[in-house]
Amino acid sequence: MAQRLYDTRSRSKRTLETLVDGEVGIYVCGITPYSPSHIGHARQAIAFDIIVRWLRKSGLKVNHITNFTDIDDKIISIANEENIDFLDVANRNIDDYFEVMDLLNVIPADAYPRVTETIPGIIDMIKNLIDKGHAYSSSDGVYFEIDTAPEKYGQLTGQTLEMVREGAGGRVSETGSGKKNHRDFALWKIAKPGEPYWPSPWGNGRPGWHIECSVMSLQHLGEKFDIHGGGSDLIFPHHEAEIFQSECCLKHDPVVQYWMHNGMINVDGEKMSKSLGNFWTIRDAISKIEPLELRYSLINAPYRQPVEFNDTILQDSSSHYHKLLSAYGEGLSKSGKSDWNDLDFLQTAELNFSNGMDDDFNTRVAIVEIQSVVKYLREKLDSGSDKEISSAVSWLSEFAGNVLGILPEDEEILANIERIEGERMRLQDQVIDLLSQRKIARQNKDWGRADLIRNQLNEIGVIVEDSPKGPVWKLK
RNA sequence: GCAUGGGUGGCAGAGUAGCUAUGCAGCGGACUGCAAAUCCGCGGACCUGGGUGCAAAUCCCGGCCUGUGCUCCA
Repeated sequence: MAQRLYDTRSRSKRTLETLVDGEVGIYVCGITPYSPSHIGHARQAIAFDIIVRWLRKSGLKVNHITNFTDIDDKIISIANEENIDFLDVANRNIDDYFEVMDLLNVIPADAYPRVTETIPGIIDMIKNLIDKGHAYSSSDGVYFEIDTAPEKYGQLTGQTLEMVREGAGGRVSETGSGKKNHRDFALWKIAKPGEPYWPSPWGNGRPGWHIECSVMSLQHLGEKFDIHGGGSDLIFPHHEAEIFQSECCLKHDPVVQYWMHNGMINVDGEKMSKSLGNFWTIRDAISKIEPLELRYSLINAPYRQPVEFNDTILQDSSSHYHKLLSAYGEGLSKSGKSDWNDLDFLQTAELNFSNGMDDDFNTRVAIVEIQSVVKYLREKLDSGSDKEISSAVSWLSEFAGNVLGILPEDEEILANIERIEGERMRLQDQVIDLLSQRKIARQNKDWGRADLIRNQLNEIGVIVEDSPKGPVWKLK
């Protein structure tokens, strides 16, 4: 089955046909590092991480670029408040980003270009746009003139320039800037006193918000490239602006073949935002749950849908995540791994999984298959062969582990099991002694004493479960 | 107002024409002194009004509700 993906521009699912056979270039708008990363960043990074993993698994050579917009008004304002250099603000948040993304098992992009390292290219593109008559210089900066390319308006949002003009009313005069038209947007902003700046033909200043992505995608992926991704809140104005800049500069239409946008995170039905106070940083979240549980919960809905984030959701994903992990760990330590291709059940599961992922990366469908294989594995752990167990483990390792990225490394899982085993050995004599005392109490129907002993065991970290075959104990 | 998504069981959330979604929660059962774990089973949904079809949650039209964007935002 061919890969299909939803393209924002055409508002439909399209079959992926790459510009170069067997290769795909993907540029994903990254963060503006003015604060520690929040779970919206995590959702985006994880969504595109899985998209990239799947494209690679499908045999494509993927070149994945994600940028940092490491200079902007908020960064400057925070730097001023703290009386430090703006780059210190950006760098500490970028460091934070890399740390949490690593915890979330996000495979790094192939390159992370930054605005502050792209200034010459940005100046070149602005010059080019001025030369071609699409931009003009004014008292406070350089602006892109939208009226020079009205046909490019609204390609992603569906709005036409006329609609916006009508809605704009008399606001043009209220802009108070050197813009000719209020819809024009800044390519270069002249620095105010105290602001960081780079020299340019138009005066000392810094890039406008949108131009950097046009330049960095050009530098890393070329004049035309396959996929451009980002959060759905970037569709307007950021990605619309990129279309103006790139297409007017490069004279290709389209520059971007497919636009992909991930949905936002909702908390109690509303978009997560600082102003509403329903804001979670990634570190907030992973102080309460494990990073991979968070990852799991963020792919519970397909990437384009808004995803709910609340305690119930977390409990739900936490529950299944631990079922997955314990079945996998048990199977791995018991039987290892082996090829699954000769087992019909697992072949069917693979087919369903792949069909789901090929259909616009539907991780929800993929998770249903994971759940069904976990169920299968648990059944086989009870009454199956080594071959069936190792095959199921192998299957999960590939699809839950390598593709969805929701399993820790095998070494880590085995080390953890070993650690628990060690702990069991240490407690063994004590536990056996207490359990035999409890057995006697139970035989005498002295439930009070039996429960007392169970509580004692609980205090040393041991949970007793009375199975039909006798008591089973495990560590908390 | 304009644009663009969405309205599925207690919750989350697939599914775009005919076949049990799935998970969590709930209920019943096995097991059990109780608890826990595991397993088995059960119930319960397709916003509303029309239309097309042998057949619609699924397609078409209207209505209502709702998210998001139209300013910085993943």
